[in-house]
Amino acid sequence: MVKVQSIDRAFLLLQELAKKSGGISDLSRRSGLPTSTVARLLSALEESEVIERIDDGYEYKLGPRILQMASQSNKGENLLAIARPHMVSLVDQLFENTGLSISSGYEVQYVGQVNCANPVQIRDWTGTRLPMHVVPSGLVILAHWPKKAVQSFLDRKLDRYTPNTVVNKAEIIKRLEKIKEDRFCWCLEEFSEGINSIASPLFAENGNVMGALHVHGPSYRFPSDSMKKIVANLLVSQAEKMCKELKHK
Amino acid sequence: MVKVQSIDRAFLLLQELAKKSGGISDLSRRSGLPTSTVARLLSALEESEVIERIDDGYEYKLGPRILQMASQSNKGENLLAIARPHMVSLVDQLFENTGLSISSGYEVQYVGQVNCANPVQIRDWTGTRLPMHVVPSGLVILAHWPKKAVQSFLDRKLDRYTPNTVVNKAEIIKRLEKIKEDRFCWCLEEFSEGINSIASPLFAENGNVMGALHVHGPSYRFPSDSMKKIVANLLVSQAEKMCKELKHK
DNA sequence: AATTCGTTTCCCACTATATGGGAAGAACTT
DNA sequence: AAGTTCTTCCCATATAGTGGGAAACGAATT
Repeated sequence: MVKVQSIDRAFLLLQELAKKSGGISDLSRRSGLPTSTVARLLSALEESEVIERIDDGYEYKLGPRILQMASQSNKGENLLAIARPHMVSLVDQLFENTGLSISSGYEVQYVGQVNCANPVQIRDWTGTRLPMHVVPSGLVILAHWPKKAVQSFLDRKLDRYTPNTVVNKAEIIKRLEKIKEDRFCWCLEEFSEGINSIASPLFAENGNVMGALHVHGPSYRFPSDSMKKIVANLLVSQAEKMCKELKHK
Repeated sequence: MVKVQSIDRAFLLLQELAKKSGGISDLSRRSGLPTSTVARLLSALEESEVIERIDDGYEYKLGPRILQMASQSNKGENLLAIARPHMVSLVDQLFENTGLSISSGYEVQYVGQVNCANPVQIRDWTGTRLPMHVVPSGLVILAHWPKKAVQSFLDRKLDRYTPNTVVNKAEIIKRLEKIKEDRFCWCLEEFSEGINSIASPLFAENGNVMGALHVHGPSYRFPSDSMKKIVANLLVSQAEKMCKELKHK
């Protein structure tokens, strides 16, 4: 795989800017690149209208071009935009954080989250990527992949994240079958101790899984025994609603 | 302003990909760049996880990284996501297309649109940029700028788009005062003959205007005399609602 | 199976192009 | 007004990007 230095660096800077806006020397420190190089790259990015200055000053931030590209990236419709009301509704009903992830290679990428009011809550995972077998979002995606694809997923080293992580291949395959029927998957402290979560798949127009909606909370309170079934039902039906919306848009 | 060739070209390709996914030679034709160059650039972009292959094949599309950056571009909250339900609600009430734009320099950039069911409708402007004085979205933004900024905006050549376009500076200043009071602005065929539209401003947490919500339709039916006031009221109150949501998020 | 067409991928010599140190100039701070 | 911390500019250097062309690959056709 080929690299192009300036492009690599450009996106390194964009990534930094996504975290937090800043000036040239600030970004130079954060990224470890020489100031003059940062100055040139930022200037080029500004030229392309990907970033812009805050109040015409010396600080840069991501520009509208990013939003525009994002809004066109899924057949002109923005996944995040469609997802958000559904996520808000889930948070209102379940009082735990809700997230959105999409599949990317053999990993899930978290692209959005809506938080609950409770001061004790799971941190925002937006931007992180995780292997599919350690999170329910990943497992529900896998469950709807063709057998061959699943096979090649499993033909690699599967990392263990906690004592609960399932890394046994036969076990995973069996689990996936159940998930495909259920349309949801619980993971109890399989990715990180103290976190439980549940996910339900999202399908694109063509019928392929594209991502997942999930709800997660601290394991001491989520899910309470009495709520387990209710949570699953709510999540699944919300995800289904969202898919319908995705279809005729 | 400095340019960096590879970055320029990278975003040229991304822009093409945003329009439509495609393979190397396809993009080479569309962009006018040599195939080997396109291959290298795409490979670098893939490496940076900005684009990815469709079904592991030879076609590329924008990847999740774009979405992720977009979702973090406005203080971790996605403008499009918050806006969408409000836009949908307006469409449901007014039966005309609704759009979202943000300010960028001396121009407005259209970043989102929700369409009505009516077969006769305004085309999707998403992605285009227009000078502020020819569209109501731009005018409502200008109206909330500091005087000095407005002055330097006006100290440039103002293009006329239709016979109705207002390019007289004194006239514009007077108009802006009215708009600031009203919180909305109608433009009747000032940008394009056959299109009427109305916009209301959106404010960021710090109180600055960041963009606008607008509704537009074919001039033969929109706005009907009886609806003019109602439309304005609905739009303004929806925009205000959305601003509140933007604030405590 | 064999041929063709349209891909992508690889290679490599070339020099255009990005690089980064340092100086000069602008902005804030004290 | 002097000091500090920025951004911007310049320029010699060689690295890193470039693009032509060949090879490899895949799909489609006969």
